[in-house]
Amino acid sequence: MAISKKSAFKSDEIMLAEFAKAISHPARIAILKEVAQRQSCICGEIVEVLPLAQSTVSQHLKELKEVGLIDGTIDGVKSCYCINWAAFEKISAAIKSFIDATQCCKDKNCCS
Amino acid sequence: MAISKKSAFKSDEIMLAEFAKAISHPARIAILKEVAQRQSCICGEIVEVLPLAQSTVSQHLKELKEVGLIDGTIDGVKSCYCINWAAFEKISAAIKSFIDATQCCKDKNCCS
DNA sequence: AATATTCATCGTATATTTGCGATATAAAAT
DNA sequence: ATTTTATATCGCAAATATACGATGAATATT
Repeated sequence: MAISKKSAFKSDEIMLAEFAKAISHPARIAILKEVAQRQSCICGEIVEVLPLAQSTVSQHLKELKEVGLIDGTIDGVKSCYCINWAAFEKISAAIKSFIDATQCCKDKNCCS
Repeated sequence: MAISKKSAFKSDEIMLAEFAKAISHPARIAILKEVAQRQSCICGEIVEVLPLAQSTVSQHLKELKEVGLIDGTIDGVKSCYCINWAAFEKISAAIKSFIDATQCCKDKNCCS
């Protein structure tokens, strides 16, 4: 791809794009759902639900962790993943604000 | 990646992931903003605003078109891109519903 | 008719993502 | 102490994404 031009954009656009990328794979959406719904959210149980190998799930979990959407604490042998609600809310606010800002234009006679 | 496992997931998760992928690049976010705000939304003007070559912008426009987020009509020499509001609303509703459904779990004692 | 303009598409290079098996690590169970 | 269990990480292969120049197609201008 030669050199990435992503950094040439506005920081809020970059941030939004990064979050969107985090949920741009059905596996990560499914993982977020599972982690949010479970009382105890252990990686192994997620693996059972998903049609993916354990190493692949672990990798998706890592990506979600890197964007800050989930926290993972190692609790003895098992690890416990949880939604980071502060990050989740920050990020969903950014998305909603993008959606709302775009929809504001709807009533203008753009391209009518 | 060997073979994509995406189709092994639920259709609403796939749909959401596809939209997220569509806005997972700052260039496409910037394009959506421009197209929404402009009265006349011609590709050339978008190219002037973005730090990308014309062919690259055209490619991003194509991707947005493929997910259905924008419509493009060829109008003589120039082409006119517009937000497909029906698709945009369907998609933003899906996102908001995902966010809200996830946040519902916030008060449960998941992982305390 | 020749040229210029606008945009799409093709080909190509490189980067990133996805997926998995194999292996590593570390605690728990035997 | 050895084995089992749960998870992370490494290394590889294949797929996709990103970016651009070159070229093509189609209309507008001269």
